[in-house]
Amino acid sequence: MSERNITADRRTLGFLLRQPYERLQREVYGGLAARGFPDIRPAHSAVFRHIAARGSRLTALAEQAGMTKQSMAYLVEGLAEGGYVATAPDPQDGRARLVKLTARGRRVWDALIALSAEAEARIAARVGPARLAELRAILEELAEG
Amino acid sequence: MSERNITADRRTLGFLLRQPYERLQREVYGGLAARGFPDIRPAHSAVFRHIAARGSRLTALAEQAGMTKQSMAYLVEGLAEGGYVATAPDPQDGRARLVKLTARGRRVWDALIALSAEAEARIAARVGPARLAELRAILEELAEG
DNA sequence: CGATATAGACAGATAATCTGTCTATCTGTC
DNA sequence: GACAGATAGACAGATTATCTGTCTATATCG
Repeated sequence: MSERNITADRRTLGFLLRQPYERLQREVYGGLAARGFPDIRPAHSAVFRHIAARGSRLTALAEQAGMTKQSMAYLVEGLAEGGYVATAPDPQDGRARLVKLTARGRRVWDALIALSAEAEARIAARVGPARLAELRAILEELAEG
Repeated sequence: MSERNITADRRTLGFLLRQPYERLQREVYGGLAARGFPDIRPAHSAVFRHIAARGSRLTALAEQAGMTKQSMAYLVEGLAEGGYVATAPDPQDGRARLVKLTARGRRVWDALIALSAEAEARIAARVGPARLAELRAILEELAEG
């Protein structure tokens, strides 16, 4: 390895992807804390991203987020304690409970969208909207393959 | 929020960045496991990325990785148990110890570089080298600002 | 020499995941 | 209608990756 380290010649793509990702997260979840939701953490996005307006089953949320039911149950439990979601029995299936956003949860959902858009607008301001659109296009392309 | 969820209209940039990042990580650390290093986890990259050939201080590694000394000590401890790094007193400073890659650690370092390059080559094969270069360029630009 | 800063070890906490096991409930087949 | 097997999700416990706070040893500066 001589005198070099991994990042000396050329940063790995993983490194380059992680940096803006973590910055976005800091901005969005910092903003959420500033808006009065300090107990919402990045992991909770797994819930907010997929939850349906009528309520979602724990199992469905876990599957959509690509994690175990147990892990999702842990996240939902935290959100329920904070009053962001409430669970109710599923009238269609006695085994299941439906997890649904409360009014407070919907405010977080709105804030998440607004803060994401703001963070993205800041990037557009820095590198130009064309450059950002290009980035989006390549990442969408990558997501498909 | 009507019938939609966050990802319905337009995926957040954070979501788009996370996907390829996690895929890369799976590929690289899966490949590392296949090459006989199953105990090297993504978090260990914080050590491999910055460690100097002559050895690095724990404090320096922690600072470069942007984490606490305690967290870095935990990572280094795991690597030392696996025989990837060894620590020795710093002759220049009696308080300090130098963390250095062993021969086995250098093999991991080499594998990390090779696997990262391979993963990147697979992306180039999928979207074209020009597209990948564009992605890199935008991400480098983002990293500066 | 003494004050202060630094290196890093130790103790303990927390977040975010996992596996494994268990009960309740549903559904399809005989 | 009963029973077998699948599914929903709760409970127990473990692991990984981080943190804060405190402590000792050593260095350095005035």
